[in-house]
Formats: sequence, C-alpha cells, structure tokens
Amino acid sequence: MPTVAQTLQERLLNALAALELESGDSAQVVPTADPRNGDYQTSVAMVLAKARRENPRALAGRIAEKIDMAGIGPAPEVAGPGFVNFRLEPEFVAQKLVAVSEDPRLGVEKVANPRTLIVEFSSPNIAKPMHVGHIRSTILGDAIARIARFLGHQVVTDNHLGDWGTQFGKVIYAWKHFRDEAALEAHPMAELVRLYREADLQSKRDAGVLEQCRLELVRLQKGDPENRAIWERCVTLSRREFAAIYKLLGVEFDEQLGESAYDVELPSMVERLLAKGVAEISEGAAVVFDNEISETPFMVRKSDGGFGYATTDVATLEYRVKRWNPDGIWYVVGAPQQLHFKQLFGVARRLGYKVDLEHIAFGSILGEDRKLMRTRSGESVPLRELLEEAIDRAGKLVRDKNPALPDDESGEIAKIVGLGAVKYAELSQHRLTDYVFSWSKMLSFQGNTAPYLQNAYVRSRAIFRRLDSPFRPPDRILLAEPAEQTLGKEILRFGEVVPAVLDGFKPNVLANYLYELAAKYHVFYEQCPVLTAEGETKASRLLLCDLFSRTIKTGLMLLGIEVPERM
RNA sequence: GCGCUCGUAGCUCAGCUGGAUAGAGCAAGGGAUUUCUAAUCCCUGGGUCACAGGUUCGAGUCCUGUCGAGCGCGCCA
Repeated sequence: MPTVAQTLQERLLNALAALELESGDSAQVVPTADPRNGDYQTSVAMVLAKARRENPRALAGRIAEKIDMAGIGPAPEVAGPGFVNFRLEPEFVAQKLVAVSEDPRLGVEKVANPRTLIVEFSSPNIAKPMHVGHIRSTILGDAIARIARFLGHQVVTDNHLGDWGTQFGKVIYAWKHFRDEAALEAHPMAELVRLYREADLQSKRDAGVLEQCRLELVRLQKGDPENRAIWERCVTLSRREFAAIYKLLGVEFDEQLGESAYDVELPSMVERLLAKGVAEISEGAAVVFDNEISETPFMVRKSDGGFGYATTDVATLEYRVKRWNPDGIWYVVGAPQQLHFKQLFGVARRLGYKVDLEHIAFGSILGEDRKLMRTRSGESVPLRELLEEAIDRAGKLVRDKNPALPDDESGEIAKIVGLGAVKYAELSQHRLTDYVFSWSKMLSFQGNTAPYLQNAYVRSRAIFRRLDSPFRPPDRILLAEPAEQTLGKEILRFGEVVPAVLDGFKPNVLANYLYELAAKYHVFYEQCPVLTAEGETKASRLLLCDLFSRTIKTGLMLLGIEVPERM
C-alpha cells in the first residue's frame, strides 16, 4: 500500500512528465510544518526554476495545474516563493484509514530489496558490571534491529562480549590472591567486581602487581589450563547475570560471540595483513597506517606479541563476511570510538571487503550536574540497580494514581512503565547528543515521555472495554470534526515515518512521531466523545481509536517498549 | 598541538538530509472536569539558532574562520 506522500509524488511525477520537465530526485513531497500551508508540499518548482532561469511561482502554477488530484483533494495551491501545497479531502483520508485498518502492518511496506544485516550492540565486558554506559548501546541497537527486521531485512543481532580483554589479567590475579569462595557462591557478580576492583587498585599503586596481572593474561591467552578454567567460570557467571538483565529488558540476540571466539585466527590474520602490505612493523608492533584517517596507527599486534581489540575486530569482520555474506554490518558503539571504527573500516576496504560498514555512534549519559553519570561514591551506576529503581519509582506512581489495581497487576504495570520510561528517554533523544538522566522527567505524565504515550494507549483501550458488543471495523467512515481529520492524517503518516528511521539511524524520529500522534489523540479524545456518539459517527470514532491504539502499540514495540492495558 | 562530536527559549530537548512567521515539554501566569482514566486539554508570556563571513531565490541546517564545551589521540577496550 503506497503512503500518502508516495501517492502524491506519483501524481506530481506524472504532471512533470506531461510538461516534459526533468526533476531528478528533487520531486519530493513532504508533510508541511504548518497546517495553514496544507497537508503536504513540494518545492520542486523552485528547484527547477533555478536551473531553467524561470519565474518559480509561474512554473509552480503550471505544475499545479497539471497535477491530477482526483480522489485525493482539491487542486493544489501555489504559495510563498513557489511552493505547491496539497490538501487532502476528508473522504480520501477516510478511505485510506479503512484500508490501513485492514492491514496488519498498518501501512508500513516492506522494503523492495531486503538486505542481510549484522547489528552488533550491547557488548558488555565479562567480569565487569554492566553499567549505564551499556544501556544506550543495548536499547538503541535493539530498536534499530527491530525496525530493520519489521521492514523486511534479514537481521542478525550479535552481542560482541568483551571476554578476552586485559581485564582478565587483573581478575585472574585477584582470583588467585583474594577470592572469597563463599561470596562467589552467594553473590557471584558482586564478588567478581570486587576482585577486579581490588586488583585494579593494587596495580595502580604497585607496578609489580600490574606486571603480574599482565603475565596472568599472557598465560590465559597461551592456553594455561588453570587460568583457562578460571576464565570459563567467570564467563559463565557473567553471562548468567547478563541474561537476567536482557530478559528484564526484553532484548534477545541471535548470536553472542565473544572476542575469544576469534582468538585462534589472530596470529595468521596479522601475518596476512603484513604479507599484503596493509600492516607494517613499527617500534616492534604490527600496525596499519592510514594518514588520510589519522596519524595514530591501528595496532594489530603489540610489541610483546599480544593482540588487542583492534585485531579482534578485524577477525570478527572477516568471520561475519564469511559466515553470513552480509550487505551491511552495523556497530552500535559510543561516539568516543569513532577513530577506531574509521580505522577498522579503512582496513576492511584495503582488504577488499565491499560490505556497508556503519558506526552507529551515540553520546554519553550525564547526571543532573551535567557530568558523566556516577553514583555518590564516584563509580558508574550498575545497570541492574538503575532498572530496579525505575520499576520501583514507576510502581509508586501507579499505586498512587490507581490504588484500585490488584498488586500483581500493578507490579506488572510498574515494570512496563518503568522500563519504558528509561528506554524512551534514550530513544526520544537524538542519539548523538549527550543526555541528562532525570527520573522526574522520564517518569512524568506530561511531555514527550513513555508514560504519556502509554497513557494515551490506555485511554483508547478503556473505551473498548465499555463497549456492549465486540468492535467490528466499519467498511466506510466519516470524518466530520477537525480533530478527527487531524488524527486520521497523523495515523496515515506511520507508513512514512518507520522507514525513515533507518535513514541516519534515528529512532527519535519514530519517537517524536508517536508523541505527536498521542498528542493528537488526546485532542480528539477531549473533543469527540465516542461511547455517547451514535451511528456512523460512533463507528468512525471507534475505528480511529482502534487504529490509534494499534499504531502506537506497534510503534512502541518497534522501540522495544511495551504498553499496559490499564495503568 | 591534531582529530571527532556539539553549541537552538531560564532549564531539558526537537527541527523530517536547504524551504514559508524556528517548535515541544518543564518552570511562570490564567482557564476547562458530576470524565470514555484530569495521568488530560486550551490560552498567555518567553529567541541576535555561540560569533563573523561565504555559497543562493531561500541557511538553525552546507563551506571557511573565531570563541566555548565534551571526548579521542602506540602497545586499555
């Protein structure tokens, strides 16, 4: 089913062809910013007039005259410096809504050419706590993967676990010297974290400890059985902890291949890079130079013979290409690593890989003091505690506002609202801006927040619970009130917005749309009573409510956010 | 020093790849409710889009420079 913008563009292109005007890709039809200028507009006349040295308004007039608006709306108007403005007649909107209502995809078409895409995100480090720093990657990556999949792409999500890094030198050293087996049984993650911190602290004070940590790492990477056994136990314990968090968040992965999965490939891969002349030896290390990117080398083998994550990332890329032959590999990793990814992609190009590589970068989470978010004691905030606090705070709100709800239901709602608030706070913001974490803002029922959107959904569902007989979508509807028409047109935009999210990887485009949609529903809700209406008016309003609830539920689902039926 | 990402209302942020008089929420003030969940809606005030040039019919958006912030720059990830 074509979107409204596509339908209008088709009519526009026909008109341009009839006038023998070459428009290239300038014949874009977009929604207007201001309803006074109609519903959709195109600036194609101004673009063409420039190239042809014609008067833009006159050309716009000739184009507008040629556009066949039969069944859509009145003749387009020429306005301002040469815009062509389109208005949709209520009957067209009504017919389109009935059609969308019969479509389980709500007017979102699948892409014509599905691609195979690897999306790497979350990527926490084993034996280190998952903290707020990981939440953006997890939530953003999950949303992008969901949307890509919904659009028909073949998506493989991969949690690239940091299970082979230098932190293991410290963990193993501490394991051997300060392990408390009882604590490990009772609170495995807390004990692992304590061990890491202990070794980290001591190695900062004592260079000898640091050296011993390094040696433990070398032993592990050379296959020492004792260290290997310790490592395996750490991995098992950490993965169990991560799995609990992912389950709470509703995030699933197709693969969870850690860095260690590529370890055996590293030595030969570096030799190959050297043989091809991509890498060279410098100061005893194997490095790749690309001065067009940076003077900083990309180090694929340290002078002590060890390998860092740069090497692993090249090997991972090769593995993915071999195994899935993907069209794209998307890395959802923080903005500070931009140089690393530029260099990695540069190496991939020099190795001849044609796959579309994208670093989907994002900014940091700040505390209300505008500095990196920390606990009172200056450490990063453990993710689990943060999520539990979100659920806790949401629970208090729900019980406060709706004390009549049974306990188990209000607990379930608290989870949906609390987690939704955290996720939505991330996703409603442009991914590159550092954002300020604020409980009161994300849990507010006013403004661009998850609870506001969830409440709009709940209000729409409440109507159906009060219906005497089951709702049957009508074959035709009538949109008489301005609030009905405004809401209807906004619902129709869903099919335009969802695909646009992948254009620049901006889930906030979808989030902002859903906010506008909810706001328009609220206006409709205030102005147009449903249950007390009669006949065709009632049927039309019920259809709007039904479509609204399905659209906002689907939209939030694409962001990884659930909706409650009551709250 | 070099590089990356930014700088929009008092605060937190949008701004749909260059379009019309730059928009929301919070905060401030005023109004609407015997409710389909007021957990909402409506109205009012609030701006040199950091600054200076340039590109063009048109710049918050693109290019150059300046100032300011955050981050990154060989053996951490």
